[in-house]
Amino acid sequence: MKIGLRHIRYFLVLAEDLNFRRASEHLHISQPALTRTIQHLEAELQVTLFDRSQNFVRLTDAGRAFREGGQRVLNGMEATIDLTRRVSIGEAGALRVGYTDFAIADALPELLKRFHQEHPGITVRPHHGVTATQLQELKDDKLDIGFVTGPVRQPGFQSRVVQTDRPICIVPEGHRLASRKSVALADLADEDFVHGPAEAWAHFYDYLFPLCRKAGFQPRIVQEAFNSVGILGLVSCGMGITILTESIYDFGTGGLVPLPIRDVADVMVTEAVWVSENLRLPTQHFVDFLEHQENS
Amino acid sequence: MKIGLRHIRYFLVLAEDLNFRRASEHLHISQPALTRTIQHLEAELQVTLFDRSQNFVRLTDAGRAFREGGQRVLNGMEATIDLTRRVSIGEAGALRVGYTDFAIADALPELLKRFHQEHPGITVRPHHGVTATQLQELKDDKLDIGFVTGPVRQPGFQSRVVQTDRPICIVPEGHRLASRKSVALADLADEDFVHGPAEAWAHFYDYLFPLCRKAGFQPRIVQEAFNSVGILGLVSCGMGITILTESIYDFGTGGLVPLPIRDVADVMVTEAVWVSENLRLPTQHFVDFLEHQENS
DNA sequence: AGTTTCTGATGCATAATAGGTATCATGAAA
DNA sequence: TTTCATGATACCTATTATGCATCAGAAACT
Repeated sequence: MKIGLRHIRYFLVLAEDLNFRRASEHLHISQPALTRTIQHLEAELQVTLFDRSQNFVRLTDAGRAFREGGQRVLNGMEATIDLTRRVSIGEAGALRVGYTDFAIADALPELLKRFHQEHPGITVRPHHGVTATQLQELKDDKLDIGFVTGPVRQPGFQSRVVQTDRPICIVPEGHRLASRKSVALADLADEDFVHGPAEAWAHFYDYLFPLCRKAGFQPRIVQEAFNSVGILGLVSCGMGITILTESIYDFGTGGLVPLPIRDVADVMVTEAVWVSENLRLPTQHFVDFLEHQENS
Repeated sequence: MKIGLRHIRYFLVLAEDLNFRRASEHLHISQPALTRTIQHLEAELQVTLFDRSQNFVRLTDAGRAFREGGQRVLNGMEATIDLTRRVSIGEAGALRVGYTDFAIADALPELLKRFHQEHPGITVRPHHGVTATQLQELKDDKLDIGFVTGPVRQPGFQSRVVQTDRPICIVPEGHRLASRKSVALADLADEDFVHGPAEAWAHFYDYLFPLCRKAGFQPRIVQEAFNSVGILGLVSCGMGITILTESIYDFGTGGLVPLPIRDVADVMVTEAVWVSENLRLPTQHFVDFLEHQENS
């Protein structure tokens, strides 16, 4: 014979009532059924849980220990069933969200905050990563939603623009352009540029380089930093200038001058991306959530 | 139908193997039995736990949630059974120990430390209280062992001496007796005394007053403090002198002078006390432990 | 003192549940 | 195509839980 949850349920009611007949009524079973269930439980444990006589029933020390543990087990069981059900209908669960420096600097925090308000049971797990990494992780089912530099037009993905940024030129204090109110892209043709590594920042370059080509030059990149914070650091050291977005610039630590670029109309888009099929429920909820964000 | 531990056990093995046949072999049941148990579990939860096809079986998100919770429930069950068994044989449990200021100041800490080494599963719960309180709590089964000022000779109790203290006289610095090396009891006949309230300290008075009477005086108590720390505080303020034990004096905060009393041979005993019958197992263990302490 | 009325325990028959064997349907590999 | 492995189903059996009737002992009332 094996101890089951039934034994615990019966035991706990009896431990409460300390009376076999009343407990059996609360359990909607007959008194002999309760008596024997408790006997089986005690036999299996090889422990006397109740001191009984015709006049009184009371817990032994071991019975008290079993009551505490049994209560915990039952609570845990109930919580597990509830959680499982809520996960199955998408009320609970985890959502793995990838983000770039550009996304985390602007739209993402507010978006995740609102999502959490609408779906408090879903835990958001943020994963930092550049666009290419995120797209691969989406394919490998390591990620549910990516926030990447767009536009993404690969088959198998769906996406939605969540953020648009105008590029700005960032120069160190004392730079020859630092006193300007704005610059034209062609003004930067002869400058040294600081940027991220080519592979990781490919999607940003896809946006930036065509603009420069139209302006008649190819940026000369003299320094590569690991991320946007590093880029800003190198710029403020006077290693060169860079082109980033306003939101990223806000993370700079000083010693920097932002310059609008007046002849660039194209914006850099950040998109939420997800794989087209077999969405997990939390992902589906997030996609639905994104849809009705268009009003705001 | 109700979910039982059986369902969880089967589920967890299947979640491990992800193969009905192999899992059924590990469980020493037939494959159809496992199939149906999982079906029942899913039906009861109204949740699909496994994606199945002829080629693969894999957990759903809900299945993963259930696996975590189920594992916790099973672990909790096992721990509960184990603890209950250990409580029933006295390997685990709680021991409610009462103590006086005199006991805690000397023998008790070392004694409890050794007891804990011999019975690591038993949790000692200390309760401070004067002798009379402890004896009442022992009767009411609020306490398992009391450490009280003896001798205790009431029926229904058993006791064992664990500590003997010689009384010392404590006077404030600058007192007329402060420069003595020792005093005789009769020297104190005309002093003001500071002591604890009569009801609570009855057992200490039972020891002290007869000694004074033999020396030809009745102590004049001018101040009552709540406990021994308070007594020492009032003495150091110059409110009077007191008679306590050396171990208690060590807790004083300074400004005090201890004086041996040279003509008192009787010691004040502190005893461990317990009720004579129906000892709980941890109590029995402690009593046995006390017995073989006599060597030390 | 006798009777009623509680208590928990037990014997026996029945109902509910779990399990085993044989077999089916389906998809992948040979 | 055949073979093999998978999980699902049908049918019967074994195990376990339950209810009913009843017992035995103690307490409370008459």
